[in-house]
Amino acid sequence: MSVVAAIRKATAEAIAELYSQQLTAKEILVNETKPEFEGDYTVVLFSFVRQLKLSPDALGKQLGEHLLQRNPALLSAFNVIKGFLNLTVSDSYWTGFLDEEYANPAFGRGSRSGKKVMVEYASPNTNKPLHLGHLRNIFLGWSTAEILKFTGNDVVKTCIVNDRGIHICKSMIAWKLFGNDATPQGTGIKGDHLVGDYYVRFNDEYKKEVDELVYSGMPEDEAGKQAPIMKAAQKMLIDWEAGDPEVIDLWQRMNNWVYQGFDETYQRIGADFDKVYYESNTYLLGKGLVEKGLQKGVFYRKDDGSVWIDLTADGLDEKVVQRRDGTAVYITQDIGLAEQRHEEFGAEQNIYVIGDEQNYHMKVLKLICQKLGLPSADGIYHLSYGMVELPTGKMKSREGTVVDADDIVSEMVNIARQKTEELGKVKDFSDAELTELYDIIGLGALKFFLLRVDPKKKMVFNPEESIDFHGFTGPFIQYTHARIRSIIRKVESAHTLDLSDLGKSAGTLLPLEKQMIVSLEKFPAVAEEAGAELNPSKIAVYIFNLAQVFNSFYTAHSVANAETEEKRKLRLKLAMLTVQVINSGMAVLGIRVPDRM
RNA sequence: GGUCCGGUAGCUCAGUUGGAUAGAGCAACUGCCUUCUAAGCAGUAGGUCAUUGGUUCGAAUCCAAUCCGGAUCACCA
Repeated sequence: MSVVAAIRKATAEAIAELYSQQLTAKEILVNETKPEFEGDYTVVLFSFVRQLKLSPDALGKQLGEHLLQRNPALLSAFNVIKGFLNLTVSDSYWTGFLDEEYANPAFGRGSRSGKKVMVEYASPNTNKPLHLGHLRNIFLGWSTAEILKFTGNDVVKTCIVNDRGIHICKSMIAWKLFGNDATPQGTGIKGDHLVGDYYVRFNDEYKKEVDELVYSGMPEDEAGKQAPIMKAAQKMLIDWEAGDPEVIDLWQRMNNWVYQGFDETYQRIGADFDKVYYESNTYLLGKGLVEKGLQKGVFYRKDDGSVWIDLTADGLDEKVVQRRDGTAVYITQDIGLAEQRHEEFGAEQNIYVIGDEQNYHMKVLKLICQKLGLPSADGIYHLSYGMVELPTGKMKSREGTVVDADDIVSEMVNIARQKTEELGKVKDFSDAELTELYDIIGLGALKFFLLRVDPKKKMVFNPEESIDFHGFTGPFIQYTHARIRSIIRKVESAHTLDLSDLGKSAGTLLPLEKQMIVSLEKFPAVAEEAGAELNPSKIAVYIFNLAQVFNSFYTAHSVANAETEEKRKLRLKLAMLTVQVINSGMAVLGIRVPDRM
């Protein structure tokens, strides 16, 4: 049990014994004591002052004395200031905690609950390469999945690839017209980039054709429809749906280029999936459900044959679920996929990592599934995240301001190399070790940058300034880790290690020693909270604070040259547990930590 | 226009779900490398928590209105 939970429980018991009032632990507010006051944790008394009919002062005194008397192992002192009961946790409790956990690699990990969770993330289109927005999605989804594993859930990572539709046909047409049989192998261009280049080419040609038509006197919207290249793309989509072997063949060929490119990127950034779905296989799903919905009266058919659902009673609009021509729309596929995945995994919770521009869509999806009575419906959760924007606003492919994923990764790794070389601390590293180190630092900086912000908020990326390596950053934490490893190495080589339980003389904790332990002890609760809220930034912020406290501690107190043997043992254990927590915390963020840098 | 999200230091963000004098990082300024790695530490300065009203012992946090910014409201995905 965490210290806070123990204090809550003890307080509830004390109030029950003293005043015969039954309170749940949740009703008792326990905060960390502000640094300007004496104590470690503070019970806020105002909420029960009224129902107990006591002055805050009298209540605090009675409660404090009772708590101290009944919990001698936990608490050592108290004081009351204006309705705040400040409690000091005994040093021996803290050192006991440290003895128990310093070498426990599973510290913070939740016990396995057996709860099944599915996380769908990444979900790219196959007509262009990944960009910075995808990276936020991928890091967020991957990390959320890992946090959920860490807190005891069984997690399946999935991805739905949008591999069909007009957008890929655009790339295909442009390639056919202007590609001269260019291949990734022949050109040396990564497959996803090559296909993306032809998507851009399509838009250029399209714009040119529209301009010409407008110039010759056609109205603009008509020109948009009549442009030959657009008509060709539309025809291609029809041919694709009809199964034209030549079109299917090209489609497969170009998609495979893209997949190879994506796989390379995924591997580089450490993304992985347990199961990948392709929309070309799922886009017909959900048609049976339309029938079912009509029978149940959830859907209705209009005169022209299209099928609708009326959500106006729920404050939303009317939505099409099947076109006039009988084909499924986007949302219908999603309903079908939700059903299929439920049959496959039977997950209790289905988390969709999708940008916040689809908030409305996801709301509608969940509502329709609920109205259809699908068993997966209540478990649908939209993990909505904000867009990554530039200081000038949104990234626009037309203006060439899209930050490419591969580019930003290699740029970060390059900066890592440059900074490492400037500092010159790892001159004895082999080339392979250096390459690995640059990857660790560069990717660490990028991932931390994207994960440290609350997912639901939009965020700004300034390509001019590049991502920092100082302060609230991945490298700061990695650096702290490397320094701690260095301490441990030094102590190990200079002293015979005595890791027996800490004695009383270690038990008079200096303020920074205590601050370290208090901070470490919070880790399980933080992991739990991050999992419950599906919010990796909680971990990022916590690990940064921990590293910061360690750095202050490190500057003020020596481990290797501690004042006494007992202090050295204490600080060594402190260092060891800090390494554990940094490792675990960064691991669920997908960030590796080096032993030296 | 309807719905939803956001507005906290010059910039980028926290703020433990209503608690004590609102915190970090960057940028600026002052110090600290013969002692475990200075990608660090200590310090200074920087605030009408968008605005106004309300709820109560107590509000950045809850409610209402207003202002500003964004998303969305397709037989696209």
